[in-house]
Amino acid sequence: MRPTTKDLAEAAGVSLATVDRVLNERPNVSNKVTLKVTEAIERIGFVRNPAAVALARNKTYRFRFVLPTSGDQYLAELIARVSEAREALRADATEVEIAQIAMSDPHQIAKYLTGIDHDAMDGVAVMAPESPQVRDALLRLVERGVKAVQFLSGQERLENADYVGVDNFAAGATAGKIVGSFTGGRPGKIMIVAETMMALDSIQRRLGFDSIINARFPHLESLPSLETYGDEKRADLIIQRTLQHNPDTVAVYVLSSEARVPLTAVWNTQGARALTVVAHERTPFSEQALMDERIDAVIAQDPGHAVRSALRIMRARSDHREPLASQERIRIEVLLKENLQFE
Amino acid sequence: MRPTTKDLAEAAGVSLATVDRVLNERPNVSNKVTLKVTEAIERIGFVRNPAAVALARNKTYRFRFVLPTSGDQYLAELIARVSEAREALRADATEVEIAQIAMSDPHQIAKYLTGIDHDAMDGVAVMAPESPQVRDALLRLVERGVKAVQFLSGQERLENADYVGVDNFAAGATAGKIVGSFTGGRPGKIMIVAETMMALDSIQRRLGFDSIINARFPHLESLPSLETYGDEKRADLIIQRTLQHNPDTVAVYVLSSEARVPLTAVWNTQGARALTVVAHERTPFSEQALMDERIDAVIAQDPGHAVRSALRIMRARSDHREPLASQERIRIEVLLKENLQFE
DNA sequence: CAAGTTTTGAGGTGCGCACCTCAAAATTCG
DNA sequence: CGAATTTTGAGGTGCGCACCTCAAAACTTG
Repeated sequence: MRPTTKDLAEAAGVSLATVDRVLNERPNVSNKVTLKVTEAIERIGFVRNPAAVALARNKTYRFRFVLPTSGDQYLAELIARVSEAREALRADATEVEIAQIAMSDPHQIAKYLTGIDHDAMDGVAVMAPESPQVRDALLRLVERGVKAVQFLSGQERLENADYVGVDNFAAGATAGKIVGSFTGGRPGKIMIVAETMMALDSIQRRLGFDSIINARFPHLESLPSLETYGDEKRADLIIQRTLQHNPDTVAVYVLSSEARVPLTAVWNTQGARALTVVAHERTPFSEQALMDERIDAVIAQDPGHAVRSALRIMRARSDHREPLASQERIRIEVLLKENLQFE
Repeated sequence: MRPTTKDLAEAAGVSLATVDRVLNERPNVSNKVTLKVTEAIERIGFVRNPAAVALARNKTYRFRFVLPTSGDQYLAELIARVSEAREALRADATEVEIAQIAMSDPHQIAKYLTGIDHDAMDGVAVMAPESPQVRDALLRLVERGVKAVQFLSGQERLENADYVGVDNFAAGATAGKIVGSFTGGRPGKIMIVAETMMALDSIQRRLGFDSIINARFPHLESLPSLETYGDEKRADLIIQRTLQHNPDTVAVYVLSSEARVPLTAVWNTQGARALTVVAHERTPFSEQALMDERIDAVIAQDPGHAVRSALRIMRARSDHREPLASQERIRIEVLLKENLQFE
């Protein structure tokens, strides 16, 4: 039979009240007794029954995902995964909320974060672009006891917050390796498109991409990054112009999670000319394009995994436990037509 | 406040005893009352508190992984992940065991499975080669109430057991796509090596591989599968002979999870000649070879994920819950030097 | 309608722990 | 040394549910 607190008290030669004091780090316990108890814990292999703890504490956890409003398909997928997790966690006395706020103004984001009632919130997962204001606001939240997760976002990593997401330099490098390998030694140019190069993640991906192209595929040349600013007309224009100026373009790499606009522009001007195309994130659009062989590879980070990982981390931190690192690493996935799996 | 069984009883206009009968599917409840209760559950949004259930039931779950004895590095990794999970689940009243048995004789495996005490076991995850005896033994286990998972193995899928692992045809196809794309249009032969082609998973990978090579890369020719039978001497011999007979070999595809023996043989005879090399499973060996750029890509299924998935499934089945399919899909990972991540 | 059967209710116990109170014992300090 | 302070123990309550018993009520059936 598994030892209970009662067994532990007996083994340590102390009372249940003292065991309780040690286990829950209550004040007024002598070092001597603390030692006796911790020693007994080791000796008899006592492990707290989490079910009993949860029941006795009768606490409900409250976590919130702070996401952008302006939505590409990846964001929609993300929200769907959060909703899924919300349902699944309802049973476990865990409330999961989604807040969508405009990400254009850093002050706005900071203000929102500052306004969060830290007594009613156990953890927040924030997906927001890098800015000092946001960083400060997040730090203040952490100081007030709210567990924070930097979520899939191009922010500078904070010391006292967890990060969920991939290494974007490595993701870019992976894209570079794929582009270089798939073009089969043909020399030429690579067109690189982003929504904006203001985001840290885009910059890191570009750096990773270039590092591989330069080192391993010197016969390829990465063109300067084109920025669409999410504007369809603008995208059409600059992409068309770039392709015409560079008839020896052999590949396209889309840095941002929204690939529809730039790639539609490419296909409109390009016709059926063979281009190696690599994009980021699995969305209905990229899925379809992979199936149609109009995209060769997608570099992805699984949103479902990311959401669950963020929740597990916030939960662990709330319980003063260490999250299991090996489980929380988000993989850089390489999706081809062949290993796309549906359900 | 979250509704309890008491609230539910009140809302349904029945007693707590009746609520208990409905919730736990005890006999002697009229349809009328069952309906009243289920309706009330919907109406007030009642959700059982799993912590309270676990505490009241005070049940310990017992799951066992049945794995092969003869061990390549992937098996070692798998065992490490099971041990990790065992520690993590100790708190949750879940005992995880590992049994290693010789997989050479199907009767032996079947006998072992049949010998499992079905009263003391809630679920088994079996990694064993295909055979009618094993299939029968597994079915009988299931009939006796033990939840079964076909674990990373080349068995024919059973109706009343869950499967954890990748689609091996797709995995082979993915390997084919990588080989075809990475060889850059050079015509030539592909050497294919397996430990044995008796295993269903090897066959399926080969079929998937060929389907892509034939359809998309007709300038490449897949050679007949070489079988090492795990014998180093034999591997050296047949691989050396094959390479000499086929000087136009441009790629090597290792079907089995143990790639060390065949690839060492290849490198010994081949010297520094440029070959595209694709293997399966992430192991210390394949990791190192990826870093050294002696392997170009590894097709992998994450053993940690597989183990946790099997455990979640067995746990869900034991509780008569449906596992969350989207979370349990094992991905076919494509690992390159660039997206290897350590921790 | 009586005797049997099925269905429902009332009530209790215990799972393992957190959290609380009050008193007794041990220690510290002036 | 006595008084103030800290440490320890004893004991109780409740978290939400499963599981049990016994009796009462509601249906069947011949």
